[in-house]
Amino acid sequence: MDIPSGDTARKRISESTIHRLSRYFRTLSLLEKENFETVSSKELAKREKLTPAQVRKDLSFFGSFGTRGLGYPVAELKAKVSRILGIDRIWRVALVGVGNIGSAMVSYKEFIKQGFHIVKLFDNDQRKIGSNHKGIIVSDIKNLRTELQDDRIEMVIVAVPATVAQYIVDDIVKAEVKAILNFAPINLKVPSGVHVRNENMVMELEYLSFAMVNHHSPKGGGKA
Amino acid sequence: MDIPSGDTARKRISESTIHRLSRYFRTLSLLEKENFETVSSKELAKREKLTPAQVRKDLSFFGSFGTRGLGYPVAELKAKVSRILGIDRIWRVALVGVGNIGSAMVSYKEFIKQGFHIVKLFDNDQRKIGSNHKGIIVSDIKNLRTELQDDRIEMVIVAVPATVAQYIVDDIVKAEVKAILNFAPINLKVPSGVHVRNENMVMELEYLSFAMVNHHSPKGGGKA
DNA sequence: TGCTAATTGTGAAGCATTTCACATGAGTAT
DNA sequence: ATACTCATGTGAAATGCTTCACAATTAGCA
Ligand SMILES: NC(=O)c1ccc[n+]([C@@H]2O[C@H](COP(=O)([O-])OP(=O)(O)OC[C@H]3O[C@@H](n4cnc5c(N)ncnc54)[C@H](O)[C@@H]3O)[C@@H](O)[C@H]2O)c1
Ligand SMILES: NC(=O)c1ccc[n+]([C@@H]2O[C@H](COP(=O)([O-])OP(=O)(O)OC[C@H]3O[C@@H](n4cnc5c(N)ncnc54)[C@H](O)[C@@H]3O)[C@@H](O)[C@H]2O)c1
Repeated sequence: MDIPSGDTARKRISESTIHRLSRYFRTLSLLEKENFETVSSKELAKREKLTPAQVRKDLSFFGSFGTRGLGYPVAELKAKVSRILGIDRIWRVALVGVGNIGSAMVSYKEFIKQGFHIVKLFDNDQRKIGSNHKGIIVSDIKNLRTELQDDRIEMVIVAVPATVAQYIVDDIVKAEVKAILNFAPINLKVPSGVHVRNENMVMELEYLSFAMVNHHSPKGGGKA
Repeated sequence: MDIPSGDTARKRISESTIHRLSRYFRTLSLLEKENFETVSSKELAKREKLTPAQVRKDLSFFGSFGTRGLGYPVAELKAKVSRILGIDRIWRVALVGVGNIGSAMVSYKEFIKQGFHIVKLFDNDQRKIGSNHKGIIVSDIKNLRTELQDDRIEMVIVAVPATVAQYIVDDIVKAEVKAILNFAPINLKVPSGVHVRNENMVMELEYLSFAMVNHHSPKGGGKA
């Protein structure tokens, strides 16, 4: 779904296109640092190992940002893409489960850079509650729902054991949060309208395992 | 690519199919614990939010494992799927970069459970080299290439800063390792025959951001 | 001011993946 | 035995995604 320049006639945008937009954004940031004024679909494609047609088609879903004969203005396109992705703003993010992976995320600088600000932490471990992680005091999980609402949290990262993840998520949903990034290796149930993305490292290792055993190179050369 | 029962006539298997196999494997493990003897494509589909036809088609690429009228034998199918994925064995894995995310991975129990054994750690920080993490002594990055080879490492997890990731990967490639799980947010260059999977959490948050801004529900309901 | 070279934007073609629909086979009960 | 039910396995249809190919447009230059 999106707006091809005006405001009506939304198209359905594929998951792959959205992921490629993220990649374009990252590459455009680099190009900007390298002082490129413009970039062609050919150059962008080369850097991302895609076809120029793919790049142009992806962008064309959202409008026409280029100049024929010249290419795309780097800074401007970057701004447009960030607008499309919704990262031309700050997102207030909470994290539940300040364990191994949770602590790593709190220290992750790329999040802040891209406007994802982790502003609340939750845990149920008495030793962790009240402690300070990167300037944030860990809250008691008991207050999850009310604090998510009071602090107008828009996204939650779930990094608790799989056994409790669904309960936590039920509470997150009650707090009217509509976006969840989940690290627990389970299929979460959420009502429609709530977006869930799963980060599953075991699945990626299994993919590598399959590829090795089968001498496999899938179309597109795999996830980039 | 794979063997549909016999040995010749390999088909090209899509990335999505492989990922779904991982999910079937996880669900079959649960079904086994719940003492199911058999499972239908319908039940499997329900648990994974897929269509029964999708489940049957995925499995049919590799052979016919079910019984008409009955369904699939859980334990047997699980064994078959683990065979297909190549996880009916131990994989020797090394990890480079024992920092925030690297340390988290070393403690991650699911890896061992699925046969991915992290047996070597590397870093360039003098304070970390020689220290003990979960029973593994951190090696000096200087010895990366030789130690990877001497220890017959088959997969490497890369968890170093993006600025040095490519150099590290060049060395990993020289050590003839053919599978890399990369956490650095860059496009790694590797020769063909070397498999790379990227784990990029920022991209997943960006996807959520897009979904929120666009009130988006893509086909399939997103990544499960 | 018109010509050339470059590169976009986009229908249409070409592939790939998913879903449909049904013949087929296996178990069960009478 | 026979009939009945259930659920697989699979061609074929439908849908979705990527690539092609070219008209349209712009910058640069003579
Ligand atoms: N460690 C990894 O590298 C890794 C990688 C991928 C996925 N994961 C997944 O991430 C999740 C966390 O893994 P981890 O290794 O960080 O585990 P962990 O045990 O180190 O951390 C879990 C944290 O959650 C807290 N917790 C437990 N129950 C809670 C509850 N009811 N409410 C609030 N907090 C609660 C614990 O106190 C702990 O701080 C697991 O689901 C795991 O499968 C971990
Ligand atoms: N922290 C996160 O949650 C997170 C999430 C996703 C991706 N990442 C990515 O993972 C990578 C590591 O992130 P981090 O947060 O763990 O950083 P970190 O600084 O905590 O860890 C990096 C580790 O790599 C080591 N290192 C640096 N240069 C090295 C070299 N040349 N050879 C060997 N080791 C070297 C450092 O000593 C350190 O131990 C980064 O690329 C980051 O973008 C991090």
